[in-house]
Amino acid sequence: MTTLYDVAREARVSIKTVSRVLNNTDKVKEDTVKRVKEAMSRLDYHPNATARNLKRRKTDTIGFVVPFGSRFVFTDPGMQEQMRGAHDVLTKAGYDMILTVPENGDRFLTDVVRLTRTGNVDGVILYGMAKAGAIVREFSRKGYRFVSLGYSYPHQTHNYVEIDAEAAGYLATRYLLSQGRRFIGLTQEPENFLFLNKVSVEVGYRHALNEEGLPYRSDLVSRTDFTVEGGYRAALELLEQNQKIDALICCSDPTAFGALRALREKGICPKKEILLLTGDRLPLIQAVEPWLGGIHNPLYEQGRMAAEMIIRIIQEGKDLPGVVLRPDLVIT
Amino acid sequence: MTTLYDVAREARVSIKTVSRVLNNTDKVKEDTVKRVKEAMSRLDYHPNATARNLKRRKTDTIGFVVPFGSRFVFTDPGMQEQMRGAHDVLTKAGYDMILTVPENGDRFLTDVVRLTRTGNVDGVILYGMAKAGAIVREFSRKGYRFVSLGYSYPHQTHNYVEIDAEAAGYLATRYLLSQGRRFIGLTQEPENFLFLNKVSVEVGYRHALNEEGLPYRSDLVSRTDFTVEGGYRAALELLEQNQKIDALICCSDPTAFGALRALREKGICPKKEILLLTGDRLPLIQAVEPWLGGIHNPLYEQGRMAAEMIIRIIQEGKDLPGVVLRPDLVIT
DNA sequence: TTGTACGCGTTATCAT
DNA sequence: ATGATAACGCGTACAA
Repeated sequence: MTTLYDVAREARVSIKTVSRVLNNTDKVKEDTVKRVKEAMSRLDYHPNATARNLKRRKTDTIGFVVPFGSRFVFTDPGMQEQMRGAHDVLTKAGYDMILTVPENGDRFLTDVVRLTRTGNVDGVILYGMAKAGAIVREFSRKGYRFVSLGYSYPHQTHNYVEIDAEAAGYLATRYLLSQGRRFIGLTQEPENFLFLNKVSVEVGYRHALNEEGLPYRSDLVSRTDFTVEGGYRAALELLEQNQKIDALICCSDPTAFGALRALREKGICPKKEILLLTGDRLPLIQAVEPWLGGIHNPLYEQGRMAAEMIIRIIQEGKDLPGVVLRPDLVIT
Repeated sequence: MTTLYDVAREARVSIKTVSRVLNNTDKVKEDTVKRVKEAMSRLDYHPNATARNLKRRKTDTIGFVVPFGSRFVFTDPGMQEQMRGAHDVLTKAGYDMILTVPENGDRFLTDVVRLTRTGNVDGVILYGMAKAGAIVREFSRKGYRFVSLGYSYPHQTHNYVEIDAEAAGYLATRYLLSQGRRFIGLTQEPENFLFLNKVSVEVGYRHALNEEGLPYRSDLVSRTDFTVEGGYRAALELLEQNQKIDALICCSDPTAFGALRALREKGICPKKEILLLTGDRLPLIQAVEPWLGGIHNPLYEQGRMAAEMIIRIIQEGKDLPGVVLRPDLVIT
């Protein structure tokens, strides 16, 4: 491996001068610059990032840590969109992204600690969830940098990017009511994805029903994970529980894929007898079922903004106020 | 930040002793170990990874670099499976994974160079493609460590994990022939995903037709990218080109999703009039269309083995012979 | 069993 | 405009 010293010797200057032309931080004579650059390319010199990191006390690397296990994370279109958003911003800003997908909440803590405390990364983006609460508060005390996707603890005011799930539920329900639907089914988010059930789609759903003077019926609401299989089961369950059901709001795209499968198996048209709305309306389901309307949750933007936020937090050295993104309804 | 020195002072030993209990490399008296460990937790000490990396001349980090852009990579189920396989192995082995998704072949080169030459990572997993050829040969000369997913240059004998696409084409075609189909459509892989068209599904497809004494008909073959939209267009094109078409082999799951959409729009049953086979049969399409048979390409295993291979290459300090995985046919 | 002293390859402070 | 030299925090040859 060739080092600064090799280049310095070759160019007959000091290592400081080489360092100067490398980071063009000070003025260096035109002529010297040329000699140094030639020496660098002659020796095929590449600066060592680790030594640089040690000296600068930063790594230009951000950790993206999400629990729930790789099977889910690498399969769920929503997670992918968040990762994609974060990746694009980080890459453009010159950061590397370390992706870590612990199998569960306990590993989550260990992994986050390992990445941050050892100085492996300058900061982390992590999923907002109760388990993260403790760690995140400690981070704030000790000055480790983080941004959470959603809330990590009650009354969190800083360092998060959230999507307004309540608005999503409200928008979807309002639309279905406006279409004359009166028995609107709802598949809810999985519990471990929520923090204290504060910002559930169900709240918006109830709100809209209320405005219309319609009662909330528990036999029209089912909880599911964000998987196709879960959506399938939830839809079958709701169909059985309430025969009058004439609309269905799905909490994610995979859920909608599952619900579609259930309806089709039963010979029910997902646009007529039951008016189906999907949950995130990301590229895949848009391409496969272009006719299907639903809530568009800006998951790409969430990842993007989380990345922008962590970068700013690192650069400015202080926490930043949280942000809430608005979903919108897309009807085709 | 607390360092070895702080701990050493607190425990009234030398830094070498602290280092010893940290990596438990030498014998240390029971009593001393305890004192040191207490000091560490009292001072909330966490060893600095960067300094450690600098001294050990490795980072325990692997780069996963795939061109084609984030829009594709974070959306395509096949890429996800490869990433998932690699992630699982790397994580378990104590490596971090840096994910980098350049927009195109040129950025690809820059990114790979940046990661490796600067010592940011101990090795890279990268997509096998013509563009990678030059870089990979240089790596071999200079001792940088890599594994490619597929071939990176002709006659590559080492450091790759490939899937036998020819076998996939052969298996699928044979099956369809055995079901009495005679006009079998094929959507081929996109050109930039192949290296010199050497191991295309088309080769196996031709082979199987040949065995049956059937002619190869170019109006039954269409090239497409790995997207839903591409599959949709390809299917429509083939339906138009050859009215007798009675089977269709898709080169990926998104392609199959697209083809399904096309068939359904035309009122054609994808099991009867046209016998459809999907391309990878990964978890998502399995869940959404469980009745749909196809080739199962072991993409998770490919990612897994690539990770295992790069780890061994690093540890053993020498290149390893390439591996070819076999796909298999799954009929439901 | 424990400690001293040096080196890893940079950046940065002070001179000149 | 340039250079000598000290850090950064850890591992380790060598000494005790």
